[in-house]
Amino acid sequence: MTTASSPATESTESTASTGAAAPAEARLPLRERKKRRTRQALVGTALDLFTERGFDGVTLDELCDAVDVSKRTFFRTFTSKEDVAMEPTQELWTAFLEELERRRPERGGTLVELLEGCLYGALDRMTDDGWARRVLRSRRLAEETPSMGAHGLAFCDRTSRAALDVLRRRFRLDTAGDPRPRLALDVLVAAFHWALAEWTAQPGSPTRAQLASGLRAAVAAVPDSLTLTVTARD
Amino acid sequence: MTTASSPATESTESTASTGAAAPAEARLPLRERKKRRTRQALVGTALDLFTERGFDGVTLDELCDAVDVSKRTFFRTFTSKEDVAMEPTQELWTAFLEELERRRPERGGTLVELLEGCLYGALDRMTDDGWARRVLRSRRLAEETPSMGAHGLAFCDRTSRAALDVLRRRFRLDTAGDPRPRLALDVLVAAFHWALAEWTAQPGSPTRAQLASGLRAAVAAVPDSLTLTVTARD
DNA sequence: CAGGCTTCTGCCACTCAGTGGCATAACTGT
DNA sequence: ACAGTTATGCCACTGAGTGGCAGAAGCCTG
Repeated sequence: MTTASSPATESTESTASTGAAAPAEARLPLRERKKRRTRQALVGTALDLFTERGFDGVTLDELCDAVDVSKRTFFRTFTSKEDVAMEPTQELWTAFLEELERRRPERGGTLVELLEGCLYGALDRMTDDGWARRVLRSRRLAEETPSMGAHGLAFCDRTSRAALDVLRRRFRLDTAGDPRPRLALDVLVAAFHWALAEWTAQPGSPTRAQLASGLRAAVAAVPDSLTLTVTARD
Repeated sequence: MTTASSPATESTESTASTGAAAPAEARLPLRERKKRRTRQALVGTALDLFTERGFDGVTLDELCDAVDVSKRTFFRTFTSKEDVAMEPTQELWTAFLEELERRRPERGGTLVELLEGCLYGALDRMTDDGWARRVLRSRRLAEETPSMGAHGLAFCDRTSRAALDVLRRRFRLDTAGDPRPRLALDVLVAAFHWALAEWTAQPGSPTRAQLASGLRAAVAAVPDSLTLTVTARD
């Protein structure tokens, strides 16, 4: 009852809800629109409740009847309890894959640059107003909830594999015998994770631009990280 | 009944069981030895059963009474069903952390070299005869079982954080504001994952040495992976 | 080696995530 | 408005993981 909200009445950050607001998705069949609404209501309310009482402090049943949806329906929309809370990040990586599918590389550009570019492109596409806030809450939850962290990493891994597939298909890269494409991708992911962690730790409400520049900095630091020397304390 | 085995009678690859075989762990209090035996029996039988019928095809209850142990005891030994099947890898990374705690770096050596060295050191310590086979089965399971994959990645992430802590403590590295240590570590992990995947895919019974040389090759490929260029197919 | 002390184990009951099946309601196109 | 499709709700069920308590097993003194 606390954070209650029917699929129609969104919980926190809705998609400018009423009127003829939504630009592209407006003319979708009613069924689809409903599905989206429930989906968003679930994500929003889930983040609300989880942030308030912790991931483990909220049962699916509670979430479901806060949104007024049956548990069965929940599992037709998301694959797990973790899944709903990780949606914001997944949105980004899905966009990344689409970007990767479209972009043409600069002549003579490196693979890392290409991938990096795709990620910036994806970031630019997260136009939805509440996205930053959603990611923020999602990440903070992930940091304090092992099972969410694990789910996030697994998703990340799946996405990487998908990306490698695209690289093989579109750019004729050998992703089976040659470790380099995979390494390049993992490096980018590592840099992104670093940037994301920094960004999440920041107080206030960070912006997408800040995240992008953090990523830029991290990627720039990669070559240096390979030659960094160490001396024992002793 | 199939793969049955009491904690005393190991299932597959035991620790040269009887006699005065075990060198260091011999003089442990009986209680500890028993615990170890149950632990190993659980891992062995779990890998047997999971390999045979799939991770999801075996319930914990089945596993538990194959080893003749109560479910309650299982959960005092391992944190989850996934955990027991990932034990072999965890053994390696635990050794890695210990290695990292001990080693002194070469003068002027790079961080990556240090970390790499620790990993070889850890690998060398996996003297237990059946280790390679256990890892192999564990990895193959992980590849076909999402929840195991996720668990493995999460463990890997925790280990990385622990390693960063050591780096900060022992080598006065700034692991908070500077992305480079984390990046170096992630690069090593990425290389290792590649090597492990190759190694796992190989037919027959690969050896630790092969894994080590795969890792060496992957690490060597890193600088190249950063400068790899791409051209669109078109 | 008897005794109490500590620690591990087994059992039981319970919560909660996730699934399958089926009847029903809600949208779809014509 | 009607038939056909598709989402939804409900119900019962499996299986992972936990808490609590009683009793057994290893441990450590004298």
